[in-house]
Amino acid sequence: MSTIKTPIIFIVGPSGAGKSDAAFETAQRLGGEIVSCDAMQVYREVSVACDKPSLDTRKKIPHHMLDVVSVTQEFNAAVFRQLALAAIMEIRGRGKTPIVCGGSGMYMAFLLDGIFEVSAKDEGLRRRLQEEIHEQGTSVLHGRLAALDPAAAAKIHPHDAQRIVRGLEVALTVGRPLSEVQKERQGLWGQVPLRVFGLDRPRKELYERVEARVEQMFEHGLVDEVRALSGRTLSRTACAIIGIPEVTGYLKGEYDLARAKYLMKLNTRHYVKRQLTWFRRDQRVQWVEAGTEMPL
RNA sequence: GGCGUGGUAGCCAAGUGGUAAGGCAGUGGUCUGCAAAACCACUAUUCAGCGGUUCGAUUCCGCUCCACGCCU
Repeated sequence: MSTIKTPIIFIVGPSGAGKSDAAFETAQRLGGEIVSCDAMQVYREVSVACDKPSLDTRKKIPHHMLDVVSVTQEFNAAVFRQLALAAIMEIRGRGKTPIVCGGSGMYMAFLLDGIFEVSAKDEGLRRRLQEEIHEQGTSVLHGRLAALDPAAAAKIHPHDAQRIVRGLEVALTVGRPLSEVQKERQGLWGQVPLRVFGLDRPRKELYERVEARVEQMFEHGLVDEVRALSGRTLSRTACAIIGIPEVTGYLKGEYDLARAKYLMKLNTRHYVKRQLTWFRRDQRVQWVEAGTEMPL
């Protein structure tokens, strides 16, 4: 299958750096196709809030991993990995260059490093653990994890309910330490030729761009988009899209439009900051100042 | 002009004669099936300014400046 030497190009980085434009240009230059690496653009019914590429853009260059599920469905990094991997391989199979573009750090990591297959998500067990956390507190459950998998517990803060639950879920279903199981992963890194570019620009600029984009979203019908969702039961993951809770609060009359915008800008800035710490620590990322051409 | 109240970090704000709570913002970080999530850490040599009382003042007194309110 891989007699084709087409490298895979990754373009990652914080929101507002200009990844989409860079990916589009790169795709045109190399005759490539874009694979979105974004945890929220997968939702069919949301476009404005997650800054999805325009239909016009999508007509010119094929985009994958957009609109793959409904907002009523849960989504996660493992599902993403499976679908995105299939798309990447399919594109390479046709002799074209896959350009993976997006700001979801963990999704990128799952593609690059793989995951361990032994412990899938277990809804029932997870719900039970969450109840226990609610009743007994995080520290008690953290203690239980420490007994089952000391190495994993040592790395998880006793307040971090989310990770304690997952740690316990793995420990109880696999019966082997997470640290050991993690060695069995196999991802794209080291298997196929690929380059990882991180797009960056000064923090102040990033914040300015992202805040201007929030204003634009309102001009482009964000409120209507969110209103259209109001009758439906959104999955927990879809609820996290920046813009949905903020605008919903406004629609319910909890605060005014200015407040909704303020909250969206604030949450986006926080998000940008977290993206930066994620990508900064990955030594494989080759940083490129926004505006300059990809050093292919 | 007179009287009153108040001036504590970028913002909100507690506070005491004994050496500055907390929240927000900001910054740094963690991250392996919710990740646009969750979690952690750091952040005022200084309390409008100048004098005074005191062993010691952000806290008490005086004056100045500023803000707000009321009166004229």
